[in-house]
Amino acid sequence: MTRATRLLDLLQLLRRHRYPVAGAELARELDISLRTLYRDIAALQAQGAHIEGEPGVGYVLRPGYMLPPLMLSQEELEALVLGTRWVADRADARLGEAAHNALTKIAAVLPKDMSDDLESTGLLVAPAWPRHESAIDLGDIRSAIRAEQCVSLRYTDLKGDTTERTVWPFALGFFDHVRLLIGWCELRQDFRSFRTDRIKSWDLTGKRYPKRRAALLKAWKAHKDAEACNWQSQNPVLYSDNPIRVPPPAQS
Amino acid sequence: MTRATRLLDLLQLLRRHRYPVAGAELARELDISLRTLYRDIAALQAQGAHIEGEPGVGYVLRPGYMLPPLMLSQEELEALVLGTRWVADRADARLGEAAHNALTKIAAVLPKDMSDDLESTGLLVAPAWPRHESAIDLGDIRSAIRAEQCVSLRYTDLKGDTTERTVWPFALGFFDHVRLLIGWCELRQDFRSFRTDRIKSWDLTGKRYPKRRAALLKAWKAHKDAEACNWQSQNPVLYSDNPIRVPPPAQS
DNA sequence: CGCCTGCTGACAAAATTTGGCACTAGTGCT
DNA sequence: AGCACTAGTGCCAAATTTTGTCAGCAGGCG
Repeated sequence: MTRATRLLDLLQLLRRHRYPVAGAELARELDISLRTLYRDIAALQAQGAHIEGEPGVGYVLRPGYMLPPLMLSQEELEALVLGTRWVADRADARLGEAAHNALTKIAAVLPKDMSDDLESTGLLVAPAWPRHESAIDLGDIRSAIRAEQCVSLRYTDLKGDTTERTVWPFALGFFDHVRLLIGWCELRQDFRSFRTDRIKSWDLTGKRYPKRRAALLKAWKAHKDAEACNWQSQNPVLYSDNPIRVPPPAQS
Repeated sequence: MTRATRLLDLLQLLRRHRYPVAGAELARELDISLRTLYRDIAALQAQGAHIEGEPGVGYVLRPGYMLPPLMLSQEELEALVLGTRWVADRADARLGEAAHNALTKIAAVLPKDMSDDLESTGLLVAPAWPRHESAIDLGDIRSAIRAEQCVSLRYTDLKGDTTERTVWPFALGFFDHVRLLIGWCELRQDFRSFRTDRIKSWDLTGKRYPKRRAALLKAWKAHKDAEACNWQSQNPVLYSDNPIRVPPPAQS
């Protein structure tokens, strides 16, 4: 790779990380020596990029340096289309529509020859497996999450017991067969996941919960990691009970 | 002046002129030889700049090298984030990276307060199931699809027989455990799907296939519908042989 | 045709880029 | 204070890129 293109790549790399990145890591990603990386950073700074480097911390790109080109590559466009197709097929209807709308808006500001290929992108998503449908509207749940609102749930757990609890919802997990509402449960004083198809009903309490969504998300991830039963380990128990049978291929 | 900075200057120069400029003049302004200018132009084009040059006229930078400001709703942004997360986790690495890059580029042209929520979006994708990894680089396959290039495959089918065939690839299907390359097989004179993990090797033949990708895709869909064994019915035979065992949840 | 332009290939000289090494220095954690 | 981690600089020889020149091809236009 030539230096000229690498500088642009470096800029994009910095843009992508919203938190400080160590030079060593950037060097690894670009496949250059650390020494060269320092030189590249200096070159970008000399051209006006606002890159801040602190010893012991790493580099951050302060927003505002947009002179360099900013256009989606063919591959990036394909990636967006594929992601949108998945959302349209596997997430809830409202979100799927939102994904389509977003893509349309993006296409509208793209050069014509690029937006032409949107439809014919040859990347396909396997159709959804049969799913436990939720009785409730996930769009509203998402609104509650966004607004950091406490909700009260009437929930039937795996044993069939129905309880009513107040929950601070901060995430929604999309699995193959079910969706999980993840939140802090005031009843249990702990993080809990709720299968959306088992939520019988829910209400906004009107109260805002006293933490930031991002903080809860972070705490939850740390909690899961500590438990060694984390999101990454994808404990099947969370969603594989009551298995759904795969119907035979349609024959008509 | 170093070449890296000069390329940006050249871009800026082109942006300023709204009417065709002769290469000779650009070369004079940048104080380089004409030959070098041609090389610089080529370098920029290789990076995606839409510079048009016509003999007897000059160069024009077609608009579209920069993303104009864009407005997305909160929900649309969330949908894009969710889709990107899925692509990053479930598609191949290069595509995942492209998805991330696309998202940050879009975020860069969004109103500031909006792009802040990117990281903390509370929509999560279930982690990937164990997968049959492909030995081949799917990024290159995607390039071939994009360019409508014939490829020759060495493929080991489900029975273990290895064959060599020329295929017109037009789509890539992402399933939970496998990816399928979908194309027209010259050997069988029919549409065929190839599990990418069973493709031992492949080569570009250099030939372009005589149909449009979009047309093949459409014909294939119709064909599948007619067969009543279509994509929608997701015939498990296509990908569920040689099942992958789900590992027990990590316990350490 | 001549004249303007874009564009490519080859080649050798010139300039830049690169990686490794040694060294300084700031930050944060224990 | 000690330690681990990080940014940043100077130096140098080797590797690589960049550059100009020259030569030639192609396409539009008068």
